[in-house]
Amino acid sequence: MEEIDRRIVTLLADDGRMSFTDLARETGLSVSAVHQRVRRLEKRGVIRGYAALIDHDAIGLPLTAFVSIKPTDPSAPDDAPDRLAHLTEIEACYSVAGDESYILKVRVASPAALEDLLQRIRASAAVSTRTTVVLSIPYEHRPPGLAPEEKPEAEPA
Amino acid sequence: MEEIDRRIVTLLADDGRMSFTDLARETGLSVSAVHQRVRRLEKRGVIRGYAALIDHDAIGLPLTAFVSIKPTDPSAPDDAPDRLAHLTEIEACYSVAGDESYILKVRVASPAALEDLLQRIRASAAVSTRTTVVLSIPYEHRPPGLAPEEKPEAEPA
DNA sequence: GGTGAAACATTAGACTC
DNA sequence: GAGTCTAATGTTTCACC
Repeated sequence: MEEIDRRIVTLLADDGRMSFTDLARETGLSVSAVHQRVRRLEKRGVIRGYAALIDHDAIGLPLTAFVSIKPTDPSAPDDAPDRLAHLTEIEACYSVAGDESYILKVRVASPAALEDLLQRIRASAAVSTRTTVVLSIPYEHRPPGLAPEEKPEAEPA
Repeated sequence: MEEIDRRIVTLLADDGRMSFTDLARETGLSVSAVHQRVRRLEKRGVIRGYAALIDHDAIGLPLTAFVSIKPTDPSAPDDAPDRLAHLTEIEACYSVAGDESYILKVRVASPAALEDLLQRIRASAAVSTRTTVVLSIPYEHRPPGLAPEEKPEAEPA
């Protein structure tokens, strides 16, 4: 991916509703050239989608936590992500190296709701949990700082 | 916040570029009524912004990790988030309860880049680090599942 | 708050270089 | 790939409930 695509991605990561007109001005391309590139980036999966960033306090989910999970039976097949997917409080699921197998990021209304969620996680996926409560969020969702150049592989001539 | 606003927030959290026309159809309101509500939600900070969701593999930052940090001198003033803000590899910073004081979510190009970043984190904020490498991401950025009703406080008549 | 309609801006696609 | 052109859509504002 080259310079201009990278610039487009950076701009959209920061403002997902930026118009093609503005993107064109920022990149020095014509509107339709930008339009074409954005569609291509979407099709290739570089841009996976667009989201509004929501204030979780305002929608009644003020409590964020990280829940690390470990299977109670390490020899059982590990399909925890599938088994947990129906729990809408889980915003993200990361498979990790280390003592535990996954880290979940969850958003709930209250400590009581967290307790209830933890029980549903343990029951759904046959796992033990270790929970780290988030006290405040200095920042989140910062756009990727893309380096000016990345040559992951040289093209053999 | 009531029913229709909640629906608008849910729809935009899932597709940040949905048009007002589509939002109007989904909510049963007129286009201008929806427009007004979205502007109000933005102004009140319920919608904090819009972002394109990027495939980090595609932009050359395939390695994600969680870095827990702890001050080397617990009596020093804690301004780690400010001191680390210039490091663009840090996507998010959470203040947490527990043994460590913050969890950082970082995205880098390679193990070598991670090693380098950890050194810069330690040097910038006078902290020790504990790093958990992410192996894969079953899911991430799922939209908040908003309950049909939330009455955080009853209105005294 | 809500509506409908007019003025304006953006987007999508066909076509050319 | 990028540019221009144009028809179709989408956005914004405003006067009126």
